[in-house]
Amino acid sequence: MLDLKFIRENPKIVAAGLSAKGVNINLEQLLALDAERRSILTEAEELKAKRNASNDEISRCKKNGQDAAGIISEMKAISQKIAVLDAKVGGIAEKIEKEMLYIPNMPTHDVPVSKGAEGNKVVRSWGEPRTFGHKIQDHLDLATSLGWLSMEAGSKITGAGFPVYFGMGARLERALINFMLDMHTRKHNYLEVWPPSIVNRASMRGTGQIPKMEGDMYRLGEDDQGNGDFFLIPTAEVPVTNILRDTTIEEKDLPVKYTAYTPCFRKEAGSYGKDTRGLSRVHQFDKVEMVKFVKPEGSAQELETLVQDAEDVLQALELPYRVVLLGSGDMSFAAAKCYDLEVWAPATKKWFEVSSCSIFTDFQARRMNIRYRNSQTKKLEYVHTLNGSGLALARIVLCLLENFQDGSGKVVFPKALQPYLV
RNA sequence: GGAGAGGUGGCAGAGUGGUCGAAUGCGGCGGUCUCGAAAACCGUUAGGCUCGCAAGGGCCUCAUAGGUUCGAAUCCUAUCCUCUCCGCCA
Repeated sequence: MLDLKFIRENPKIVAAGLSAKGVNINLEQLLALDAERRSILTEAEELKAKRNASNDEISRCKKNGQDAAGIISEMKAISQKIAVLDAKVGGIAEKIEKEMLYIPNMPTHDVPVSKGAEGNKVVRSWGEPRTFGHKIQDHLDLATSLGWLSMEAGSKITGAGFPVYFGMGARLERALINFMLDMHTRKHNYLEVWPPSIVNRASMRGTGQIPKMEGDMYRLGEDDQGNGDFFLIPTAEVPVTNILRDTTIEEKDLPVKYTAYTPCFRKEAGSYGKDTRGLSRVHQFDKVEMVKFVKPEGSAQELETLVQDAEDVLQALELPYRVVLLGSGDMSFAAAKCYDLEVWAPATKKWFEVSSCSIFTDFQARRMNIRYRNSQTKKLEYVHTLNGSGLALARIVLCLLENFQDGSGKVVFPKALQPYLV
């Protein structure tokens, strides 16, 4: 969420940011509502001040045994007037808040402005895309023939896009999760967290998946009041970031760094036919996520180290990858700046996004009310939040299978992973 | 799922209709004392919104949402959450 005061004072900057993100919001109308709200609010508050003064007077009269009937009847009328004005203000405020939830975060200055993915820039790459002297199979054929994976079994028990892993395929999932968690906790100093995979509406709203992307989420339960209903998490970002919702963090405790493994559930309606073969786009997958809460100053650098933490995993897995800075039009709703890590899959002949590392500046923190006391200003200020995949499993499995096959239908996994596969 | 107790400031904990945004203690911050520290003592210490160039005003908030009343932390209703006990259960 943006600061309404910021929008009021910088409508041009906000309009530019909206257009960079490709979002159409009627700012004039929003600001007109805001002005109307404040004007009625002032009127109501003046009456309330009057009422408070009169209440003191009534109290005094009663104590002295004097008659206060005159003032009381006068106050009755004023209270009614206040109720009318309060209702008006409440109605307008509700409209404003609703609209505010649809305003995306502003991109930072170093993000290329673009309509969509065409503005993305490869900022660096690591490793050489592998060449093979033998014929290679794509991950689906390979894993299926090895008996490690069955898309059919998953579609029978659930539906399309729910893989079932067997034997070494299943073990590989478990190995990757342990390997990544070990690296982030031991080498990168994240605190391991094991959160719920089902969250409530407030949590989804906090990180920004809702209201805009509600259609992409699996929802559980019925509700008519907007509460009490639950969602399957699309990413560990949701439960892990919401751990600190409505809290004030001690400045000395920043940065807070969490890492968590969770399954992830995504409906992604409308994505049919696009990169859907095998493990490239599935409705349930596993992921190890990193989440950071940091002070605003220096937060840009925190994104760089976050990306490095994710790159560290790829390098240990010996997977050639490139780092892509997303253009404004390709970034998610809440992100201010985002890097994707893409790994080359030599059989499918595509770069696969296996990590997305973003900084949300104070956008999520404002939605979630996560603050810290700035020792310089002595004020409570919003923290900055960041998160990144470290990494997303189904696609990493895809990339490992396609990169590490030996031509005889076997797979020789990278050294770093082998202790976990014993 | 059933029964009970309870939700007040960073924490603990008073407060049952009228100077209560809230006693007191702890903690935090500033100071006195000290070579320094501890102790002691003194002072200070919620957040949000809004008006104003500013100085400084005003309004709101005692889980949440309604209600009663001239007036609600205090009374009523609903919801949520926490704890204890019972039941069920991997």
